Amino acid sequence: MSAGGGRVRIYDVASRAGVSVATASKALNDTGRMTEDTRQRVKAAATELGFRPNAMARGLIQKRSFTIGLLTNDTYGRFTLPVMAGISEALVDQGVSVFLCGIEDDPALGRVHLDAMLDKQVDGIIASGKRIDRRLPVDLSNLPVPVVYAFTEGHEGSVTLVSDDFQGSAEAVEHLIALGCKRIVHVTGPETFASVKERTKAYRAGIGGDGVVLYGAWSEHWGHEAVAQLWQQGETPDAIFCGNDQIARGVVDALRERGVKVPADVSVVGFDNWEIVAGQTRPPLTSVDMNLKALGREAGRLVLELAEGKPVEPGVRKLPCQLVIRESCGGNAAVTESRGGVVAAVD
Amino acid sequence: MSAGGGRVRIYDVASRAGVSVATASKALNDTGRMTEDTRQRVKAAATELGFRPNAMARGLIQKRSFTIGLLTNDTYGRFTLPVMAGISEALVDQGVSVFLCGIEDDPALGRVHLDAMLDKQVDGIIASGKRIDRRLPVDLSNLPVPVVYAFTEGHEGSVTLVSDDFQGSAEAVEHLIALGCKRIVHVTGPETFASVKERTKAYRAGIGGDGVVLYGAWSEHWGHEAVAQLWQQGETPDAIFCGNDQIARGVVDALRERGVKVPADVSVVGFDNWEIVAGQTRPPLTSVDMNLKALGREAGRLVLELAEGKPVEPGVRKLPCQLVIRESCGGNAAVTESRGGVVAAVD
DNA sequence: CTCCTCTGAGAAACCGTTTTCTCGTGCAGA
DNA sequence: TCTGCACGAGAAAACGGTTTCTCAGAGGAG
Repeated sequence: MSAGGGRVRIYDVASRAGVSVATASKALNDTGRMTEDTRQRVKAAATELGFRPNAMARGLIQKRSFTIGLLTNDTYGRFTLPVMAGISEALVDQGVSVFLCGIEDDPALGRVHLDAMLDKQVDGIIASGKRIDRRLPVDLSNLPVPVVYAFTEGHEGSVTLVSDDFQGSAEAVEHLIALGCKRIVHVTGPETFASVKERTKAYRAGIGGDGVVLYGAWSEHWGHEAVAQLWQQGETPDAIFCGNDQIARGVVDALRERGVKVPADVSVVGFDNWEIVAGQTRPPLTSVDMNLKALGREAGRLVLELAEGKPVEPGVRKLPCQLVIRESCGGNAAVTESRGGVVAAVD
Repeated sequence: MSAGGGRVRIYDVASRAGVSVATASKALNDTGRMTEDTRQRVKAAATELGFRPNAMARGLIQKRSFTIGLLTNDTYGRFTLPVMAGISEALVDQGVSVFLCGIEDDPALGRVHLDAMLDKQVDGIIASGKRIDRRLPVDLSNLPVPVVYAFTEGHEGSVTLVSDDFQGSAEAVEHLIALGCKRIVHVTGPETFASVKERTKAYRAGIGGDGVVLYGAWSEHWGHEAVAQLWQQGETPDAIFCGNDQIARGVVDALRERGVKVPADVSVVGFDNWEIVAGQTRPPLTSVDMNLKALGREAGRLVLELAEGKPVEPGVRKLPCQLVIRESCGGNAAVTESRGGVVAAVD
């Protein structure tokens, strides 16, 4: 059936149903006044013909394109992809499609993409990045369409969504404490990152003291090195809370190479729950998931509300993280599906 | 300047330049006949006002949306992201934007996204996937717009782009042979994958015999296991060509744990050149890059040509892979930047 | 029986461009 | 001087829908 695709116009539907275009339009959109019989006749004709309204024509008059733009500088996609998936999920059944624009860190490229999207009359823009305390290299503060920031820093008075690093880290540390760990250290990324500061703060609050915090790169290599430092100084923790999964993987590998058993001797927690890293580590990593997909869903929902003129309170919203239990902490980690792991009980 | 964004219409430009809309349109598009002076006056007015034409109005009449859709089931984005980057790169300066639609493996979801894109009058569609010998769960064979397949199986008579697994694998094996390796084995993924068959064929052609081929999962775990099998059977190769980087990483880790030196005792080559795996392995992996970004660029270029009505010869096109040298093979691998590595001289 | 209101449906304007026609003018050729 | 043509520019028709307006007729109230 309906093999044609986009060829049939509302005019065809109208004439088949024996009504005017005006009536046809109203019938299909469930607006206007007419006999229920007429409405059904039009709808039937539309289905038979496989009619699909031309979104450009409709958008032109309605001043809505049912399109939003996602601007990101996270070329790698590690953060953007889950966000994108969430956005798409939230919008697809509203008939909204998403333009994905990867602008490295190039202001000119950003401008080009932005202009292209504005020309296409996007209903809104979601800005996303790879770092919560950095802005995209393009100014989005005086646009004719609403903007929502997801996982990147927004402008004054904007709507911004980030994950709650403090809460996520707190849960991780609490989990370790609940398992009986007494000497927990924190191996994390560069001190300049806001997320590093936030996670460190939660770590300190959790253990109720200064603890031991080692700053370094976001790499497996640094994980190795940190373990070397710790064992060299004779400080042997019984748990290591890591700033991300790559560091955690380096830590776990280094421990194994030293003959230290994970989780028997030392428990390890990662951050990001990046399946490809957390899942492939031996043993698989317990890790904090930032729920980026949920964050994307929320961003999609919000930008749509703004586009529809509904009021949305500006400000930064922190969305909760979730601890995903695998095997690197021992304790009650009974089950371990290869994907996703087990979500920690919240209470 | 031009703070408004999308508000100023061609009508405003025309009246400021003291001409009719018709003339304004022709002036801006460098069509029609008029004094050079008039043309410049209109252009000047447009710049001053920051005029940007409404793409919907333009598209409505021109029957072009300057928009294409990317349909993929590669949720993870490992393959799709580089392809996407290439497409975007090829199209952005033509003013074309890209809809990204992630349809898991859900036919219904695929249909919804596809319809949404067609409604929006996309000029063409690029289908992409995570496997070269599988189709997307949605039929794209009788669409009113051109379709190009990139890294996924296309329909009869379609334009399809894939990477040249044979050539890439051949280069890898040649590289090992050139380094003096005599006993090369191949540890790869499930035999059912077309790419596995192709890479195996190239491996056998390269060593001029049946060789040793171990099939398994695409995982680090399988890399470990394969090494265990090889060393248990007393067969100790001096080189291992792996079906992907994850397997290679498992292999390298397993070798290290056995005290076998890489690359001194055994050379290892991966496939995919997935930075996050290949770069973090110790030592960093020499690996075959499928040039997915170039593949994306080509896909973008082709779909645009088709959209413009230019003839494009149907069929499967294989794009060359590239061997990226890092440290896991020794030999002439002198330099090793952390990112990208060194491209093998093609000779 | 008349007047008013309410209902169903169509005519026409509109969205912001592009494109095709049409038309007046000036200049060259006869 | 008259004809024709090229040229510059504007009027108007598209594109494919939505929305506002208008209107004829039915039915109820007085």
